[in-house]
Amino acid sequence: MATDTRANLIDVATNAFARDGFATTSLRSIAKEAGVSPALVVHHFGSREKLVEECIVKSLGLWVSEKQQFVDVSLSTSLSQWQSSVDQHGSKLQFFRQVLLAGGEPANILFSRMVQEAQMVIDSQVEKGQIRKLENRDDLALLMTLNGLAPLLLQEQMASFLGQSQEQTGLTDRLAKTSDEVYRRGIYKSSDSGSGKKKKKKSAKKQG
Amino acid sequence: MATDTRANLIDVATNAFARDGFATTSLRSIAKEAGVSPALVVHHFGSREKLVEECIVKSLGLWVSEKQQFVDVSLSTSLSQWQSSVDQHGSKLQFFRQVLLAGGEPANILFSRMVQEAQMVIDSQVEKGQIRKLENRDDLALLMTLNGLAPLLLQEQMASFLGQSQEQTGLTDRLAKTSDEVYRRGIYKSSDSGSGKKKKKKSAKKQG
DNA sequence: CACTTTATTGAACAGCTGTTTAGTCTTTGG
DNA sequence: CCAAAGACTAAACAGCTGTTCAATAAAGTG
Repeated sequence: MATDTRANLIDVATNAFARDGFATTSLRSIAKEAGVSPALVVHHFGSREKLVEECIVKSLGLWVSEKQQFVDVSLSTSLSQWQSSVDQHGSKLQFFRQVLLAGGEPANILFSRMVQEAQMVIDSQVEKGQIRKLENRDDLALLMTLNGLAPLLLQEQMASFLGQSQEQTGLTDRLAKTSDEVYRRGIYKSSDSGSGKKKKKKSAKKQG
Repeated sequence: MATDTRANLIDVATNAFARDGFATTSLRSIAKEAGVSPALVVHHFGSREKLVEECIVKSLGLWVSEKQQFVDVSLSTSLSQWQSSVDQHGSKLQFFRQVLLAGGEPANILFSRMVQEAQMVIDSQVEKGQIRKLENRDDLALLMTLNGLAPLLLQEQMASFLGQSQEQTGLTDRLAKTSDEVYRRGIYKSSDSGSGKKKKKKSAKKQG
């Protein structure tokens, strides 16, 4: 049946893209992995680019239907669940990672959705009284999305750094603890916590 | 003179890599941009890969000698200076961005150095009493490096998101303010700030 | 049954890639 | 001054890429 081949091609391609990235994964390698001729995939999708689009569209649809599972990753709050999330639906996460790394419109769309999800989560938590009222919730959502995506994008470098410097036993928990501590109490000494609008740039500049 | 050509080639290549990334920048395009034949660059460097290595090594050397200028970017504290830093030595920053995005050993080395710098900065600030004593300064350094690199890696997506959703007037300042607020006071309501070791996972899980 | 559509393929094409070769020109050093 | 060394190039090579074409087999469809 034709639908089987088509669906299988999308599946194989998505996994290959998630594993090796979009730029380095050739149409021929996908065809080879799927056990068909290169001409067949262009017959089904029109071009390599169209195949890429279909894979992304399908995954973005998946994002919508299963977003609760993914939202965690886009929020630093759940850095504790990052490792387990990666293990759980690793392939999907890796695909989204490659989408972001590749850039372009798909990455913009995905990022935009993540920030919007973060906004909703923040609203929900503010409503429950778990997060204090903030001056600008949109900026916070953007910040948390950025911070939440960092360990996903830099997972290789993190692994390398932790592998050579120290034992990473319980790293995930420790990192989560640190992250939570920052989000709960901050790190600066609250010497000028009352004045509020004071300049703090010195703390970053004066280090030489 | 030969040295001129060699140095010029490294210069042109570094800019091209910073602009378009390593994967998509061909040896031929570099030669064309430099106004020489493709064979000349392989004559000077042995291979394209060697040229890439030289560009990275030279930039990593630059990192060492001018690290004070770059450290800011690897710390969320100075998210306020992110935009100005990008404008200031944009090309160098873009090159480091591409190194991180490309992955591999160079990215690991660069990342490792950034975390080490963050550790030193944290120590310095703790010594000055600007940052309170933390349980695990290594984890904090890693966390701050990750968070600090996110806006650099996701600059395109950020720009796209902000461009279409709202006016980004004073965004940098607002984001910095938000970031500082988080780092100074946290975002969670300090209901259980005394107990300390309590579970906090619920805040991330219970949102459906 | 014939006829059309569809699935599938091997072969070929043009365009890109990094690299090699043979050759010319220019500089340097004894 | 002449020979050796180095800078530099045009052309070709092999390997990859996405895509096209012609052909074959299968599946619907009237």
